[in-house]
Amino acid sequence: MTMPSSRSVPGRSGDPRERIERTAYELFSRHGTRAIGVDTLAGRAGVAKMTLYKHYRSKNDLVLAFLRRREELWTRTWLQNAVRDRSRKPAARLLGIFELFDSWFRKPDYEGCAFLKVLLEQSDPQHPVRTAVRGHLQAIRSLLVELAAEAGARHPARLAQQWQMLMMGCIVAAYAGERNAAREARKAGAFLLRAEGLRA
Amino acid sequence: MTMPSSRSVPGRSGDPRERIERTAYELFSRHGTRAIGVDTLAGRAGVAKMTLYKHYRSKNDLVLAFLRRREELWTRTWLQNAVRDRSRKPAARLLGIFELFDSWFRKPDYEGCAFLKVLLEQSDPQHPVRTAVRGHLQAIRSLLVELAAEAGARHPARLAQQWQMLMMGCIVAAYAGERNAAREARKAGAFLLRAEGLRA
DNA sequence: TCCCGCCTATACCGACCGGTATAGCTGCCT
DNA sequence: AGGCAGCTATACCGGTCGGTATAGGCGGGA
Repeated sequence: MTMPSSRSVPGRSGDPRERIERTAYELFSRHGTRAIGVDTLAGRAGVAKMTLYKHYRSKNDLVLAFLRRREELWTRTWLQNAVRDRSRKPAARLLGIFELFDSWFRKPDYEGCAFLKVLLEQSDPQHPVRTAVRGHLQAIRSLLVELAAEAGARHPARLAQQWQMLMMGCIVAAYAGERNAAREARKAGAFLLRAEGLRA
Repeated sequence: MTMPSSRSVPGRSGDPRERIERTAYELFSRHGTRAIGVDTLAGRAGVAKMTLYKHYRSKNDLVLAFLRRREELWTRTWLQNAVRDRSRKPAARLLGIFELFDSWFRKPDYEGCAFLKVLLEQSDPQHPVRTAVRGHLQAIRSLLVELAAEAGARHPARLAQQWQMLMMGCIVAAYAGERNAAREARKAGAFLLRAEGLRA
């Protein structure tokens, strides 16, 4: 009589490594990486500290793994898919980002953007974590460039850069308590589209 | 024979309290508040730790004092004055913000916005530090509303909100290494002005 | 049945965290 | 001359930091 793949751990399911990553995702996303120690992390994951260091050489490696998971869950699964499902017209898809953000910002437990939190935590521009964040922001940019090109923008790269600034700006504004940030960003975005000769 | 007001401390000048605040400004601005401990701070300021706690009840109080100083030096002395000197036409003053940002971002030791750093460090929305940052962002907003109104915007509050999102977005983008962020933000801003029926 | 691989538990390391206690020095005011 | 206020230096507090060492438990495979 063997259970498929679960060690008798109350509540949490999955193998230890998965529990660690899931817990890191929750805690790092909300509080940043500086505020969460490895003891706290292992404790909340219901895992021995040594197990954590069996799977990751250092806390820094775990942070990098966390950022990869964030791209997988937030950028690819959430943002990318939701935007593609929301509309078939590329210009509307760009605007749809802010509609998606609007419901995101209104969640009572809205916790901001983990990429930006981790980015601002690191003062050394050469730090591997900050370098990694730059890469993840670039992945989002690529998605935006693609959408801008599909929409027929005259300067897809430029529109994508401006769009991303607007996205980051309203994410931060929402974190500062401005709950209608996404709606205003959407209006601003609509003007940018018109300037590119597009209409939603 | 009495010196005006200098205790024999090599290099650094000014009374201890001033030295503490100046050092806190430098270190907190660059590294954030979590990354800098009180021992480091007192050491760099050339001041005994006890002197620090004579002037501030806790590190938190010092952080709040730092934020006040940031508003005084960055918002009022730097941003506000530079924008008013740069042009006489309010619409051009709004755009001038991004011209100012452009040279700011290109400084080799560009360290981003302390308000945003400190804001994202705090996960508890009720924390006094996060509340204080909201107030300081509001001060910047007031300046923007004033400029938008002087420029004759149809909706000064809305334009100011969008403008501030653009400002924060390009500050973060520049921190991520996008050195031309201000120029692109300026272009986006120009479109927003046109949408409000204004021209620079 | 025995072993091995994975995990747990616990204790420890030196360093640093924010904050405090104590004692002594220095310079100005009267 | 005396005293007091402001500052310095040092040591200490309990707690947490990232990271390690050690010993033992438990389950699956041969």
